[in-house]
Amino acid sequence: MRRRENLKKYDASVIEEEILQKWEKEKIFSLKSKKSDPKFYMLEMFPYPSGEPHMGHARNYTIGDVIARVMSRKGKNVLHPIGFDAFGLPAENAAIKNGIHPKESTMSNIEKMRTALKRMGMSYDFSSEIITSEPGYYRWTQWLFLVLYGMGLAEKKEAPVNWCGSCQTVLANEQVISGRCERCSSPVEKKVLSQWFFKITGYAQRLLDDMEIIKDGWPERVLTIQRNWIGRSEGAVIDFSLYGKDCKGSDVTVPVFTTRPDTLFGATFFILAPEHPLVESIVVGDEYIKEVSRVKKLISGQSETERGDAETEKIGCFTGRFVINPLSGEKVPVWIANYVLLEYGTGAIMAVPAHDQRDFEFAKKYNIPIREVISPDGIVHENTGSAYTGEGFMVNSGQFNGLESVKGMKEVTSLLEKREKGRFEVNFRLRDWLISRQRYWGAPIPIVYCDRCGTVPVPEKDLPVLLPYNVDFRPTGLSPLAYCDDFVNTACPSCGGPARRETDTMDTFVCSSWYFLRYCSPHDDRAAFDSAEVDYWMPVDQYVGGIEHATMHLIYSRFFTKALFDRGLVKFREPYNNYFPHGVVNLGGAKMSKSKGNIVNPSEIYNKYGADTLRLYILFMGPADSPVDWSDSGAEGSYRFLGRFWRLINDNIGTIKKAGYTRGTAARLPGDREKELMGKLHRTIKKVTADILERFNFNTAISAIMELVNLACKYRDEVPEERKNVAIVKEVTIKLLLVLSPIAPFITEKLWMEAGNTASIHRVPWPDYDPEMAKEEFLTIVFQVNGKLRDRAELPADISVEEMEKAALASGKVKKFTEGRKIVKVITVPKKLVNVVVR
RNA sequence: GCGAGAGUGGCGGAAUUGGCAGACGCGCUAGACUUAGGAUCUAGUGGGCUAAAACCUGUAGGGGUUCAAGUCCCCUCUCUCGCACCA
Repeated sequence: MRRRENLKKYDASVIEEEILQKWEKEKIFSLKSKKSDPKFYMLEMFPYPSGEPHMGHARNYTIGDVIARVMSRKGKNVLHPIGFDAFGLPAENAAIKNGIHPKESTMSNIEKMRTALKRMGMSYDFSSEIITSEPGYYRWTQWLFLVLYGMGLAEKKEAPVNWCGSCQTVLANEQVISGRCERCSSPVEKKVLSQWFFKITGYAQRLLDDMEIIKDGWPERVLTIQRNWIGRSEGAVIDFSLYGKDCKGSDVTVPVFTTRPDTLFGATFFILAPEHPLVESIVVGDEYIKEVSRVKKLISGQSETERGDAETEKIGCFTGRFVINPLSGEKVPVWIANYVLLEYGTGAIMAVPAHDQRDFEFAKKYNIPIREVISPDGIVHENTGSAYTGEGFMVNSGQFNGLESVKGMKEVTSLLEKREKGRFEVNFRLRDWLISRQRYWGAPIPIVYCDRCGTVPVPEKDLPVLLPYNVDFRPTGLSPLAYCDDFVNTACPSCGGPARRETDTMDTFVCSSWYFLRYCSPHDDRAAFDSAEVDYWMPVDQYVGGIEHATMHLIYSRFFTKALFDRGLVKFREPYNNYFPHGVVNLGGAKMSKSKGNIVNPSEIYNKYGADTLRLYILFMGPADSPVDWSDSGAEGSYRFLGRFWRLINDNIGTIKKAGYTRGTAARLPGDREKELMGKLHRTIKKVTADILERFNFNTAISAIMELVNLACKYRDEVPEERKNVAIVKEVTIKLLLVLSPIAPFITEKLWMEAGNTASIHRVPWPDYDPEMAKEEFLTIVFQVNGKLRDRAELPADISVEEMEKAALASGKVKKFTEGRKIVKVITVPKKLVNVVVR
């Protein structure tokens, strides 16, 4: 065995500390080069500063960092910024609990996070950091609110909204996960409140259409999630008019949305959502008033979750009133039912029990007639056990009888249109984005209410509307700002009279809907962003972050970008050309969580093994887009690899240095071992480059590097020192350092210095591979008989098909299986195999 | 229920275009060095049958296409994710 009495042990913490200081001194965190270089905007979703970064952050930021570093080394001018999504509930909740002001805790958390990110070797330009809770940032968030307000895209309206009783605030639809609060998991209730909304629904179609622009750079599954969320459905709105002269609203029409206008003749009843405003006014007679209010109470007693569950029993009652079917003229009874939702469509439906399972169940329960109007075979059937929801031929439908249902949809709607009783319509599931929050730690909505002038936007020159510092921020259901007289009372910007400020703050997703623009000119105090800079850098070339934001941040920021495009403020319609969703990091098969106590923090790992080990292992664990399970012994394996790498490079440096003054060794002609090593080196460079930049397969890139290290170790150990080809040892050593440097920036920098370099390795261009060198001289060719592997041979890579065949047929092992049988044919795949088919 | 994706050794995973299944790593076994080893190095490691070789078998299960299937097609099962009484 070799002796290494002079070799320093791989001591990650000493090395990394030294290198950090060197970087700090040389200020080389930023990857920006010059504007004439092609730009590359590498962005990772910025973190909420919760304290120490967690493993998910480490994974997210390591992936981004590696891509950014490789791109920079490939000659790109790289913008790789970091900042903090610093407004939000946790800081405020913590403040309520322990009395520390959200600003203090946020700032101290940011400090911790910044330090940790640096410690992990992230190549951020820390001088352009942004913090969304700083007035210098939220001033422009408020400005953008006013831009949207000016475009008519911000609107205060009364609507049933999601209320989280635990967080004491309203939530956007996207923040309700199966009836529960996205943040605290407590059940969400419905409340009717007047709140600020951004009219994202007006952009629903464009959010769908513009997927065309990004479809090559986004995973299909993310677009699918967004498509489902937007939930476009085509159909018709049909007006039913209320029947009855004894009521003042006899000319009232009630529109319904349906995707199946072809089933109109099968509408045997009609349902209003219990909360539908019409319910109050149409119900007459003590008997009905009593019954309806009893059922309404019953339904409102059901929680959102319960009512939203398809398993929940359908309940409802007859209102005593009727509507008129606009085509058949039939009198149709009006019911209320828990399964009809006020928020979707028009809050009313025509119920077609024969062709809708829900209506079917309801009709069965309450003995409402079921009438078949679509028949798969055109023949009228009696009593089916369930609703038929497929296509077919129209029956029981007057003049439409015999028509195919698909055509019927169009023809029925056209007729309705002609009679002004309906029209084609597209409906979306997407709701407007509720941005008001009744909480303190957010950007104040820059609006003033004046008795004389009404709702008045705060003039641009008066921004920012500062968040007051001294506030009692205990949640009461009203914004804490409402109790802050100095804040609330103001002068109307329009008439100068007394006025009150809006006291709600903005959803933090507003802050993160434009931060990618701010990064382009982070210190600009004259504008939200500098157009020239934005024109240069945007759109983001590669975005990395968790897929859990598919229907939130990723939709909101797409919407924002489109609004700004319409306003002429930006020249692009989509903010992120490419998006890569990384997978989560679990522990013991479950999500890491404080409450379960199954947490491994990045700091534990970098304190014990160093940041290089953390980075290497987190990438090596598995494909970057799938969930992975943390394993301590796996991390140790990565540490061992770095130790082996350390010894190899040190030994090689020794070999190179020694050869420097014992002339002659360098000129040795390459033999088989050298050719093998060089071939492997160049194939490795090729694979690592493609795996990182094209496939995001960091795990296979690393395994390729490991293979090369294994081979280089063999060369070191098995070839006597005096017979080594030093030129080749040198090339392998340098390029190994280069390909590992984006992944393990510390150890490679240290070894680079040991090898006698003074400039940072992170400024050295990415190595190209030589296609000639990467070629294999010999290939293992597989010989099969009837598709079964029987033999293999090392054959020259350029061997002809005929010679391959000849070699295969000459193989003893092949002969053994072909003997006495008839060779039907021989299939030869160049560079791969020969398959002899016998009978 | 609808939509999307996945299922490969003891474990994480690899196999990029249908062409050597299990790269790389963890774990394990044996050995070397050693006062010691939880450092390092060497060898082995899907299962079966073996002294060994040879051979057979093997990618959730079943069927199919093909000279050839982890990969393509059909059915079944399981898991993950998204949406979910959306009219």
